[in-house]
Amino acid sequence: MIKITFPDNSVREYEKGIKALEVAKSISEGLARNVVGAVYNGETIGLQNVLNEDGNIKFLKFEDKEGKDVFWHTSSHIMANAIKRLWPDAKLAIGPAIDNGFYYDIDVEHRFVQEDFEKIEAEMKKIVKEASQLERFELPREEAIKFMTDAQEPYKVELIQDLPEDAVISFYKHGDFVDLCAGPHLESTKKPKAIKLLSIAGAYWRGNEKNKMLQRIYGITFEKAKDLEDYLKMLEEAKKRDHRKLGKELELFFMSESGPGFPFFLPKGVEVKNELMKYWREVHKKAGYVEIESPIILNRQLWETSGHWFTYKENMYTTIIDEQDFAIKPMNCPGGILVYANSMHSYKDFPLRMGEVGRVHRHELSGALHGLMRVRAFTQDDAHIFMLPEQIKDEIKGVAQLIDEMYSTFGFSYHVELSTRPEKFLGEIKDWDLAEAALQEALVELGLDFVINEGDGAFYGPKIDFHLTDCIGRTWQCGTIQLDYQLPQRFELEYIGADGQKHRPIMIHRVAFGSIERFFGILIEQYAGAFPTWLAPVQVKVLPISDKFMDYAQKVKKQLEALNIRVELDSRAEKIGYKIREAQMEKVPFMFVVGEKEAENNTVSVRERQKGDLGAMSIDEISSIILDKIKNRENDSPQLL
RNA sequence: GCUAAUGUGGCUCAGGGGUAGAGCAAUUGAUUCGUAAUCAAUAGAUCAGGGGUUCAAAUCCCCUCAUUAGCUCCA
Repeated sequence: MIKITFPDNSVREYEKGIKALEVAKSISEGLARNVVGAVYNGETIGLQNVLNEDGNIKFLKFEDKEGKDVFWHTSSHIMANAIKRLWPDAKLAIGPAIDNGFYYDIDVEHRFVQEDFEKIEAEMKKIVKEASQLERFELPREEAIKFMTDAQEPYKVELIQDLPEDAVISFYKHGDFVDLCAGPHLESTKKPKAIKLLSIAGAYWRGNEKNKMLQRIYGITFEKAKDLEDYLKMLEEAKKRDHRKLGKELELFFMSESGPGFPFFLPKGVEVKNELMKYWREVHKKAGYVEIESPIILNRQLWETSGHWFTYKENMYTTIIDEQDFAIKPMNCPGGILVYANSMHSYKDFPLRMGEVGRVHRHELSGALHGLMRVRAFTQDDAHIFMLPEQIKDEIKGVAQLIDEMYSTFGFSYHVELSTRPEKFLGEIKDWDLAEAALQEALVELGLDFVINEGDGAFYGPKIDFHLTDCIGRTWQCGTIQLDYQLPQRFELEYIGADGQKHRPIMIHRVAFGSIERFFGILIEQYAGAFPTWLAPVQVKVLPISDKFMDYAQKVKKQLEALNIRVELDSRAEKIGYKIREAQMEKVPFMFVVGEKEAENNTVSVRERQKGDLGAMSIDEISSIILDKIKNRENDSPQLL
């Protein structure tokens, strides 16, 4: 129910959903120009920000997320209030709600440490107890600036100054605290009773690294203590899936101080990677790709032609060979282009899909490194597609479909972003419009949901990004499809058209996994290390009851090996319970227990990692089940999110 | 790169100015066992690296490196 108070003090109630549109309509017709609040989920929230400055409806959505946003936004005000009480010289910057909680950026002499959290939390609890009403008021621009100047809030003054001329400048006040804010807010400070400050970090004012670094405090609040407890427990659980932890425990990969950002892969990790690449080649071959390889190190002249030497140099590892500058490739495109340019092409060959599994090196900032997700050397499952302008849409569709097919194989859900022309761009606007329309149409025709990132495209072309989520909800860009108008021109690429004349091809640059390393990291977290059988580094572990049955166990192992099943034999003189426990912790999909019974009947007692004991089966029977799972790449991980 | 925190045997962690401690793993021996931990013994660390303060530094201070959480950047 949405309760709207009208200027004549009459109150009308509306249903959620379709009725909300009526509310919107009455507001836009001026009936409720000065609406003060709406009730959502039993909580009164402000409605002012549903109006544009011109009185038109901008935003009217009554979903849970908004309820949470309001709750956490008010919480951020409470935190700022508490900090101002404890450190009166603190200057406030911005403090929004985020997906999981809220933060506030603060400029203050005092260096916050973890021990301060308790103090701040205690002060916040006092403010909650005070249960002050949140009151909204507006000020004309000049007065607002003066107000904030007097309050010694230089960041707020800057924010006001940057608002459009005709913007409504609103403030929210509760108790002894006032903040420049568009709202909306809770009615009172009494609700966020369960409070937890989570972390402290530096953040540049306005996100610009040239600006001063402020202190950002993250927190989360709930109405009930139980909800907070559950949330913290959930975070704790999520951390157990962390690919860095599992990578070590399951002996998949490791990082060494000898090569920060350069991962080492252990035999088991390589098994998984190889299986991924086998799948990749199969799918790409079917989709009409050819595969090439280009060198890791290429000379300066090439990188100058591509533009990287000037625009990307600080990220490139360079070296000198025979008194000439060379660079280790940070991207595969120039190499791929040399392959294209190596021979003449006809329009009849298009679209020409040229894949390359290429290892690239980029000198990322040390602080940006993150397990396998952000490394300095990684392998892109790259491809460059050369085509005619009229082939763009279908080709994009094909690639998006391919990526969707691949992600579905892993049971992943993902979200798609379409990034459009940035302020600085190369080429003609009409080409950009054409390309953006083609990208968008392709996505719409495929029925994929996507969000548009206005102006976030690369300077050489618009792009579609595919994002996957890690164990604690951070999203990572994996697949991407980028149109590139720049490189074909820089390298003067050509093809012979139907008219016998030379033309410039359209080029797209795309990756499906993105980076094999990052994808592997996501994979580990999504499966919590329990890979589906087809990917599992060890698919079957043979566990003899005692040494007496070692010969039979060996025989079973050989039989499985002959079928290309990845099998290990636990030949230690341990009890069966111990061996099972270990195999279980290694997340091996199948355990074959063999003892006297099995050796006599030529069977194995099958134990599946999730379902437990499946009873005795002949080796033929169980291996055909396993081979089927492998062949179909069945998604039998018990851990999928 | 920036802000903050952290760095102790292979792993997880305790200790926090008086010459290093646990559990797991490892090794050896015994046990030959029926579905998530058999028993015993042994070995393993100049406490990230370097410098300083001190009679004495893993512990306090400084620098460097790495890691973690963010920011910035990005696959």
